[in-house]
Amino acid sequence: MTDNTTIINHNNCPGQDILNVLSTKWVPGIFKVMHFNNEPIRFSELLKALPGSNKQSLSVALHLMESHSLIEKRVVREKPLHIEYNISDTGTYLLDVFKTLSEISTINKQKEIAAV
Amino acid sequence: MTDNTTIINHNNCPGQDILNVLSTKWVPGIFKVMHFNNEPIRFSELLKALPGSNKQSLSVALHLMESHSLIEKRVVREKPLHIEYNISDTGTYLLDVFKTLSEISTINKQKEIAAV
DNA sequence: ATTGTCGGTCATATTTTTCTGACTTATTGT
DNA sequence: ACAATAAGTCAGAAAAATATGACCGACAAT
Repeated sequence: MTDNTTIINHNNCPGQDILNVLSTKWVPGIFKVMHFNNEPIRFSELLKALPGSNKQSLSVALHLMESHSLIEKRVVREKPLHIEYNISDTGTYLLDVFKTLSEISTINKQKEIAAV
Repeated sequence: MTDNTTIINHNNCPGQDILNVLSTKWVPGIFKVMHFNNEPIRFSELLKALPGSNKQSLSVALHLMESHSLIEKRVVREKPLHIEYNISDTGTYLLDVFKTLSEISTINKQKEIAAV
C-alpha cells in the first residue's frame, strides 16, 4: 500500500505537518463545507458541494485530515449502510487559524485601499 | 434522491491567499529563521541558514512574503551596500497561527502516545 | 439476474511547484 | 584593472501535487 498520508516537513517547524494538511487542495473547502453543514456529511455530498473536485483528490484530502485527527470517519451500519464524516474537536480548533488568516487578509486589503 | 441536507457552498475562503503563501516551500523556514534571528537578515544569510534551499526558490518566497506585507525589504545605502529583510507587524501576527498549529500537533502526539 | 448507487482504489496523465546551472548588474577589495 | 561578493534573474529540468477514467466490492432495488 502506498502511503499518501506522509508529507515531508522541510522546515522542521512544529506546526508544519498540520500546515501541509491545510494547504492541500480541497482541505480548506472540505473544512468550510463541514463547518457550515453542521451535521455529519457523506463522501458523495462533499463531492457535489465542491465543484471541480474529484474522488481521488477528495479521498486523499479526507485521509490526510483523518490521519491528523482533524475529522472523524464513521461507518453507520444502519438502514442504508453509509459513511459519515465530521469535524473533530481538534479540527474545530483550526477555526481560530482560519479566523486569524482572514484577519490578516483584511488588514492587507485596507492597506491597499489606503495606498490609493 | 431526497436532498434534505442543504449544503452551502462557501468556496471562497478569505484566508486562502495567506494560506497559499504560508504553504510555499521555505516560507515557514524563512519565518522561523527571521523570528529567531531577531534582527534584519540578508539574502545570503537566509540561503546559508536554510540547508537544501536555493536562490530561485528563496527569491520567489521572499517576493511572495513581501507582496503580502509579511516581511519588509530595505536597501541599506551604506558602507557595504546591502539588502535587509525583516518581519513586518502583519507577519508578527502570524506567529499566533504557528503557535496554534504547533499546539494541535502537540495534542495529536499526546493522543498517539496515549494510544500505545 | 441485472442494474444502480455508494465509497472508494489503481494506473496513468496533466498541471503546478521547485530546483539547477548559467548568466547579470552593481559594488567593493587588491 | 581584475577578481570577488551580493543579490538576484532566466530558461529548462525534475519532482511533487492533482486530475481522469477505468474498475471494484458491498449492498439495494427491479
